[in-house]
Amino acid sequence: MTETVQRPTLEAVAARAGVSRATVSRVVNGSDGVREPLAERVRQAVEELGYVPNQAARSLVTRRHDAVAVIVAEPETRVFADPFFARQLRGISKELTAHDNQLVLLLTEDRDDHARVGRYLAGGHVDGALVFSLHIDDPLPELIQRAGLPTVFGGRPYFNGGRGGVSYVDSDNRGGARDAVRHLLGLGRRHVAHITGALDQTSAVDRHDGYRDVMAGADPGLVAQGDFTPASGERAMRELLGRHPGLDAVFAANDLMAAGALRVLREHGRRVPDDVAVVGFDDMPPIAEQTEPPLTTVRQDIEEMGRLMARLLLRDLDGTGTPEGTAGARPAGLILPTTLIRRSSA
Amino acid sequence: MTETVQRPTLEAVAARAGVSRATVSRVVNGSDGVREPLAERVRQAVEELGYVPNQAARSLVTRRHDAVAVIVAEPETRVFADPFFARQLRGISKELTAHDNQLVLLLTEDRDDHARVGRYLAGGHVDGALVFSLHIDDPLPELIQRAGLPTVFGGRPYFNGGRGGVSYVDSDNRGGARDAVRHLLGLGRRHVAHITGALDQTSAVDRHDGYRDVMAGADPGLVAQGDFTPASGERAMRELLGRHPGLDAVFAANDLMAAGALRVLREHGRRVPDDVAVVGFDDMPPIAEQTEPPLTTVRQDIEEMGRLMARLLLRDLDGTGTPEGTAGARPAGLILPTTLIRRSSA
DNA sequence: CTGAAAGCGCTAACAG
DNA sequence: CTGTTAGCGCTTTCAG
Repeated sequence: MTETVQRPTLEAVAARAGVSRATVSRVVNGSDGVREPLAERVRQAVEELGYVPNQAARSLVTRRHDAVAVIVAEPETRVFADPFFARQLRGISKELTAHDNQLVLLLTEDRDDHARVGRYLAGGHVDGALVFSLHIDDPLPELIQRAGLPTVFGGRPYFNGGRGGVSYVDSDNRGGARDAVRHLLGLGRRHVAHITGALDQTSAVDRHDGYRDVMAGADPGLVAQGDFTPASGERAMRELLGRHPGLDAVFAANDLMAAGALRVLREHGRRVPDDVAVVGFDDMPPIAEQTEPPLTTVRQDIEEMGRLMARLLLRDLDGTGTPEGTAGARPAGLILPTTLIRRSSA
Repeated sequence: MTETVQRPTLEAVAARAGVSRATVSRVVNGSDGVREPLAERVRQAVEELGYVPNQAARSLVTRRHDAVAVIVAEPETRVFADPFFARQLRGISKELTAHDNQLVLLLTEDRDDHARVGRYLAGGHVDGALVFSLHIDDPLPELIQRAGLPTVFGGRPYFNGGRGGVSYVDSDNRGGARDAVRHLLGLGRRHVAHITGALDQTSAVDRHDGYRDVMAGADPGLVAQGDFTPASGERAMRELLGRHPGLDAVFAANDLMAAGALRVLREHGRRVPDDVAVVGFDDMPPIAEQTEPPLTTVRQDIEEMGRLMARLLLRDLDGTGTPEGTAGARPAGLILPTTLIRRSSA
């Protein structure tokens, strides 16, 4: 039987350097107050022994974990059909590792998982949580908030959490939608329709609001409801064409639906952008560039969003332990700008 | 200043239940050997106090973490352009949480990150690692393997790790490719071309090999090199058309490239599938169904792949601590079957 | 500025 | 079957 490799402990390093454990600890943790001759000797011993601190032991006393949970609720929808998730995660990961924090990923499937997540969060394994609250009726966000762990949401959550509100980072969905519609108007289009996303997500609601900001007073029949899937985009487009054969522009709440709309438009012999101009939202890499014609769309910097979420949380954690639940003192929502990307569809 | 909520300890539960800490520990950990009257009293105390064990303290003594690292090397390529990553992660997550293990995600960007990952792994924060080794020259896999942590790879790694080889899970890339080409042949096509993926990834190599298995002796000019991106698919298709104007079928190593090929074919006035039949690989959700015409492709069960990776690793970990490095005694590679999905392009 | 000592909360022998 | 007793490896007062 192979002898398990015994990892060196603080004790071992101390012995080798001829100092006490306390001194080694100080050097390892960068707390000043160890004079140069000694410090160097310790560093050498650490090097020679290949010493790596035992996190468990450290956490036990510091009550810090240098780890944050990333919780993604995914009722089988979008999340896994598109590459957003990965982008966001990358942004988060970069920021976290830059600050020596670990990323613990919690994916929730159904309601049963909520209990598990709640327990995990309450279990004090992580210092904070980053949460993607996708649906309006999702009980998870509130549940987490109540767990008393510093939390930052991705996307504006539906509830605002009382005192001071919750921290979140979101794209400027409303502003982006306004830009899209104005662009269409600027092209001289008069009958601009809108295909909404799933209205139980704030992103869809906000994009719809943006459309209405610009199209105040327009025929409500110019709006058809979708749910962010390509199929719903096709369905909505047919509906719209039925009600308003004369429409000359469509703003879809995401690229997937815009792609569906494009197909239906072609099917009905409408030329894009000549007869009908189309604008999407997201600038989803493999989609927007590959449609026929390539899609004009509203881009959001999804990776930056992740990065900011992490930064916000880390700042919260740094604050010498803001007594849990007092997070509201800080500016709560961070809204990232969007950019209109012009391709050929509008 | 809000008093930090003091989480109850084993001690507290013991006191409340009027038993010793050891007894509580036994009940909490499900080790039998506590008679019913007592056990129930303990459970109640746990409930009343809302006791949750402190993982750090537990790990300190058990040397177990019930956590595994998932390491994804992504030199800015595919990984984040497609939804695979998320799928795989979901499979892993499901299996892991079913066994009460946490998922620590490590994303590596460049070589600098390797050191960090190495340190983390050596730091003994996790019990094992799941690694996606994407590129042939990636030093990471070997580095990890040497860290002596039980490891399972996603996708056949390029090196085989010596004694007994490494554990990995992969799709039957070669078999899937053979099926694709045979399908084309079965359609009566005679001049079947192939667009390869990035040949520094084993998946691309294996698909290419599968093509050659069936097309042994075919004109090498029927093969054009791509790199899994849509642009490379277009380029390769042009090349192919230039060299072999008479080709009547194309097997592309992934759907993204197939989509690119489709566009070039249309541009050149070739009808699909009438003039040229096209088959892709992956069955990437938003792509394969949305192309014009919808793509016939080889599907791999990516989520299952993730699940199996986790299962394999967990089995390794359960083995009452297989002395690190002895993992080779087990069957090393697990190959998942693929399915040909027929749509309209072939 | 450095060392000694006291735990952090839990599990795992070992007794009883 | 249950309780007692040692630590796991580290940080952190508190003395010196």
